[in-house]
Amino acid sequence: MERVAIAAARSPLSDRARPMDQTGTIEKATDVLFFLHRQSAGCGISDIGRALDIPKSSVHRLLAALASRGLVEKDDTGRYRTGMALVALGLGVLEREPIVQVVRPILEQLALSVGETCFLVAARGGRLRVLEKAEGTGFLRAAPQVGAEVPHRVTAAGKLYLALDPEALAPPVDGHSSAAPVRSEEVRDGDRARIRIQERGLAWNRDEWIAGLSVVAGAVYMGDRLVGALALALPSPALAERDAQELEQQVKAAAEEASSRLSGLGRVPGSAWPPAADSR
Amino acid sequence: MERVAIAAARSPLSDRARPMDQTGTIEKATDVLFFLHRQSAGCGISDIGRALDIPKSSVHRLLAALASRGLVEKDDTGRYRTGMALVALGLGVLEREPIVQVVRPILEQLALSVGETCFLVAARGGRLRVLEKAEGTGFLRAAPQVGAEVPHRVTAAGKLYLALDPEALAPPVDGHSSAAPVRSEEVRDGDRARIRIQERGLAWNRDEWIAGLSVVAGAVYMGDRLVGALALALPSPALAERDAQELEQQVKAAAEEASSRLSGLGRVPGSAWPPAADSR
DNA sequence: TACACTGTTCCGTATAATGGAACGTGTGGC
DNA sequence: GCCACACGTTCCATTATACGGAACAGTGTA
Repeated sequence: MERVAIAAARSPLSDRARPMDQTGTIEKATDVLFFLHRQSAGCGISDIGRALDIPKSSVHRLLAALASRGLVEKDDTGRYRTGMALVALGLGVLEREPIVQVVRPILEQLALSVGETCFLVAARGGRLRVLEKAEGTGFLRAAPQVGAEVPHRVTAAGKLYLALDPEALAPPVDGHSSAAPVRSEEVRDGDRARIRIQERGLAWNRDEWIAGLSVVAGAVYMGDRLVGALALALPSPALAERDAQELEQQVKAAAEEASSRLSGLGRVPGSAWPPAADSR
Repeated sequence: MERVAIAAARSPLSDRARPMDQTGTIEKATDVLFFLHRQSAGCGISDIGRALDIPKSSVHRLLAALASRGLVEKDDTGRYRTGMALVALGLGVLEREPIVQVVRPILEQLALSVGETCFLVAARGGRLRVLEKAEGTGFLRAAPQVGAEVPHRVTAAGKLYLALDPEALAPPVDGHSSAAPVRSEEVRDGDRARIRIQERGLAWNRDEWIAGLSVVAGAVYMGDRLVGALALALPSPALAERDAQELEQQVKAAAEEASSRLSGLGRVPGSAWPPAADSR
């Protein structure tokens, strides 16, 4: 099954970890986890040690500790891979997101009716992340990875955020230099495009991030707060054969439906409330 | 949205971690992760310290290390919760499972046609885990948690495994006392039931694990190896109003379809192959 | 057979985690 | 309005804990 895999290039966090390698047991252990995550097949201790520049014995100890809690597992050939406990933890994070619960059925319906991949992107800690997806049916289709990070300037969701809630992107640490110096005509063009996005609540990205991939995203609000971008992705040639305006309308309608459902529930939905203080 | 939440009682690994608290940095860090996972809402440092009996300053350090890699996040109120990086890791584990890829569409179709929750259970490291689910449409419906563990003896999937591949359950560590002493008539009854399950490739569980919940599971094979149990769950009263034999037939057909698709592909499917040695 | 390669165990070393105390903050109560 | 309490955070001397080289045992290749 061939797919256009957007954001499949590399794990989003590996880059962040690269420049300043904090030396600590937990950091090393998580580096091992992410390394195993990147490997599509199981991995041996020596491989890990070489790749991460950690002695074999240390890798062995780290893996033993991680395995004792189910974060990694040994398959029958003795190779290590990421463990099922991570599934429970990861799915738990998603289930705790009200937006995902509300938007999931809308995504699925939209994907079904259009036949192309739909997904939800939201800002978390200054970064844009894919929170949920519903894949289309095409042989060639977008297949984003849930949990993956997407860039700001060259994606439909990113443009939406930059136009409607730039504060949500990259707020952590140093607040200085919120905008890099840009040429004056770029500013004017950028402003014009931004205003248009603000007016319509829609943003496009045609081949800007990935050649051959076009995306239109609609703003999802909770009350008056932007809480996500509902995006429809399709191969650019397929877009040429379709009515772009009608696609826009479908995305906009889906985003507005999501907004109205989200604004309906006061704060935290269903099973996630009340807090249910832990017994022990 | 009210649901019968099967296996929602507590995190499957918390129990395992309880009896013998290994003292180590990684173990402590993962304990913090699982504690945050159990909390439905964000959690403060002091809460965690009290619950896990760890000094505040240590908790602070652990959280800082985990947060540096995105495994935990601070929400806007300064409370900690499990982080998006876990989503990527957890989803990665699932995507790496050939069975999940193959069975997912079958689960969804079955759930759609029956209108009740379907899920896939498989043995991993001697334990039975929910690998994937497709929820039904009922107001009262089973809602298992993907990644959660289910018991052996009182579930349909467990009976299937005990009858067809008992070796897959609890092989680790001490191989002694593979069977606890049982009464003779229990043995005879057990044998009779087991033989029936072996013949039919189907197992039932009516109210044995959770009152009001009935499940029928069909065996999924890859070649001649049992690789999972495809289960259909519904409230017991709903079962009384339906044709149990027809449900059996649907589950059996779905399980056989899954088996045939799995046996079709030689070993590892699609994008997970070839291994693609990591660049760095 | 000898080799190169695994994963695993051992143990002396010193690094890195520890936890009590002190600091700065803000939320709720008298 | 103040006080009191609990919070998250920082600091630092102590030592428990993670470290990693070396030796071991099992496996498949030349």
